[in-house]
Amino acid sequence: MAAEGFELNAFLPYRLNRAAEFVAVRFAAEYKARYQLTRPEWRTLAALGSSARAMTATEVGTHSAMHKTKVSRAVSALEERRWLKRSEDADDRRLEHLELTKAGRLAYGELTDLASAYQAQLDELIGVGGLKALCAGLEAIERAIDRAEERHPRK
Amino acid sequence: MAAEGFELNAFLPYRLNRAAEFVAVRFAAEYKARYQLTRPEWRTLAALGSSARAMTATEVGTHSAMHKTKVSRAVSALEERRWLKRSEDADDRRLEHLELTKAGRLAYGELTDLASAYQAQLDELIGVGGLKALCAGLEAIERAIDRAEERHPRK
DNA sequence: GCCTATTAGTTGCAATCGTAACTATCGATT
DNA sequence: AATCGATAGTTACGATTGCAACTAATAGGC
Repeated sequence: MAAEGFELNAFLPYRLNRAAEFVAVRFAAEYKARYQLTRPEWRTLAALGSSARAMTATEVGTHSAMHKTKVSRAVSALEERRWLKRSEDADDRRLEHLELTKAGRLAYGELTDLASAYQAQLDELIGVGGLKALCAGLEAIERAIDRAEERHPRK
Repeated sequence: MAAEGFELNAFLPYRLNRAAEFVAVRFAAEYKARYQLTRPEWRTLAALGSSARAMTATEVGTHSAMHKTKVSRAVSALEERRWLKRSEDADDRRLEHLELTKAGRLAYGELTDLASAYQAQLDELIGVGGLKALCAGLEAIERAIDRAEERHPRK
């Protein structure tokens, strides 16, 4: 019955969540104060801004691990700000291709400046060794996610 | 201006959140279906169950990186289930010491069995190498968090 | 001993979220 | 070409959240 040897500190969901929440909260406070951006909005902007080509809402959701309703509302909000434009696919009219406008790319540039500065703080806090290990580990998870995504495409 | 070289894939908050969300969602579905537990409730139960001694609500919040109102409501819910009992501190009556009841420890035992099984799946998915790296990286972050916590005690 | 600042925890309320149901479209089968 | 199932995205609505304000208690001047 009770797994006596269970170590919460070795349980990834708990640990990852704690770490993610910790680093996210402070950064969120920054862009919220300066741009009135919500977290899903920033994450959507980031996904689109970092992509060389237009993405669909579903792709944004997969890339950022956000629920599709979150993405949908974030897209609407960004569109109202005129940071993003939609265009429908010629072949499949269910799809919409999402792209940043000029204003959107400008905002993304400013936000990434903030992000870089924040990342630099984190780098210093965590140290080079830890950071390297973390990146390697995250890459392993990301590969695993991609593989899992392929097989069990999620709801 | 725009940090042209910005790599979203090297930006910790985004990456960690994505990974955390991915691994958390599936596990949450399990304990939600079987125990009608919410995420904050499971996290609070986990924090208390893994601790050798009683904790205060604030400590639970720090340990799990949850907002204090989340903790407060989770504690109430667990108390109503009689999985947790509060006792006030003799010296400082603002504090309440939180402990699992016998029923709570039993539930924790069952939940950790689920957790172990899930962790085993993750282990396999991620691979030994990735897992080791991830743990090392998370440890580095956790140390950094503790240090930061000491200096800037958070709201 | 008082006044003020701080801390632990709770709660009202507006904002946000996720589930489920919905619309619209496409693909496959017959 | 009609039907069925699957997929992209939206939305209504109840549940959950977080901010700000609150109560209660402690701690630190003075």
